[in-house]
Amino acid sequence: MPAPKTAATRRPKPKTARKQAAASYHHGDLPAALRGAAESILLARGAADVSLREVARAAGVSHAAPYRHFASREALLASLAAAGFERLKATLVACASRQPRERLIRLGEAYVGFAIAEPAMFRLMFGPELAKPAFPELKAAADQTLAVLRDALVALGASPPATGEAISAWALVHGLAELILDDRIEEHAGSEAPMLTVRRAVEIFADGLAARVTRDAGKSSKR
Amino acid sequence: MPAPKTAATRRPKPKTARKQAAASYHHGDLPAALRGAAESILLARGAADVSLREVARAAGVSHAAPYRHFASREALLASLAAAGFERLKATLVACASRQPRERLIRLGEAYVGFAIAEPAMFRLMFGPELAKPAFPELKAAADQTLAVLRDALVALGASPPATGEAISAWALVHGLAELILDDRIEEHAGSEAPMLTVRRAVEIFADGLAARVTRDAGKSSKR
DNA sequence: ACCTGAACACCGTTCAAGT
DNA sequence: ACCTGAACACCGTTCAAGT
Repeated sequence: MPAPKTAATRRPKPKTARKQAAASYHHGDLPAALRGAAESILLARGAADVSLREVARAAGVSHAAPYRHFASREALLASLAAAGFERLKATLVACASRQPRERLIRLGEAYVGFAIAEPAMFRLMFGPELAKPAFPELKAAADQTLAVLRDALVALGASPPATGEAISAWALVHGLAELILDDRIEEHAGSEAPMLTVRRAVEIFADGLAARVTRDAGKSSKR
Repeated sequence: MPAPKTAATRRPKPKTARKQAAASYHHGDLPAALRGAAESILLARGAADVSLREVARAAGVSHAAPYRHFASREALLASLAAAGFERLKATLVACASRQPRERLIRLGEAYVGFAIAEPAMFRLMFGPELAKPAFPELKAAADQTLAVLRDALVALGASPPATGEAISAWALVHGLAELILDDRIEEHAGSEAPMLTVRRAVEIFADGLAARVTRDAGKSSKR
């Protein structure tokens, strides 16, 4: 007796949307149900534990059914990652501040905060489990992250398009997020909260950028 | 007919060490043979494709034999990652320069260079496939990376122990390495070589650190 | 002490067949 | 149009049994 285990675990929308999609997904939204089941496994146990067969069981369909809607296990995960990028972008866009320097710090904190709030999702979005060249949507979504950072850096005085500076700033906060998720910071930072480490790191970077801007301005006005 | 495929692919040490370990590993070094087979699959096809059964086939033993020497598939991968950290550490320690600033840049380039030279290994070392809390040796190895960077930063004028600065510098170069491996830099940096991006990023960071050092010195001397 | 063979409980993916 | 069931070729891990 194999026992379906998780099959009876989820019962969403107990009252809404029950035209004729009661016990069969024949007219229900199977793609959404599969994404939902996959995401709940992702958040609870990580990307490696998301199997198409378990997802199908959780959605109450046969293990072959997902292939009507997703080309592969990887395609389903890519669909989750794309949604994750959307959420990350929304979080970053919402970071406003009158002082450009403070805005950059807030952006860094928001980026790292997203990674801390959803570590499995963050790792899926940036980790090696997804062969990203096959999913151009993911690259496009990541580019929007870069665009937000670039705007913030131009506001800080970097000369447009400021792509190099934006990449560096992105690398800094991305690296901080990775190191924090790997628990490589708390041990070393003493009792200092991770977000304070982020703030200090971005401050150093902003100072360096300011020094560069001042120097370039001096150079161009003296010559 | 399943065909052993990779079983006949590798034939190392054709002349040395053939006391009595010719066709049977009974007296050979099976752990080393397993590590070797696993590493060659890792480099060629990534960590996800390293299966214990294929590794066993490549080493010419039954699929249960590896369990005499490694507790699990993950333990074998952790053993590879530990070796990778050793190589990374050796690379960093070899980065010397009379100017502290140039040394920090060299360290960053070496770190990113390691990631570019061995992307699958780098991702294994820092990615989510290994549950690192279970392998303290990996954390210890990573700490040595931090120690090298901290020394370089103290030489640059950061006040000892300079842990916060070291973490920030680590995050910066680590993030650059990750973004480069994900091809998120070449598209944006134009024709600029990745290493030039690294140099510029570390320069900005070093400038910010210098500004901070100067400011702190001024504050303590004026009060 | 070290390795094998069979067994168990899983996978991803494909495909004919059902409704 | 959408889903099922059986099938194929794999996995990791365990364990009695062999030498």
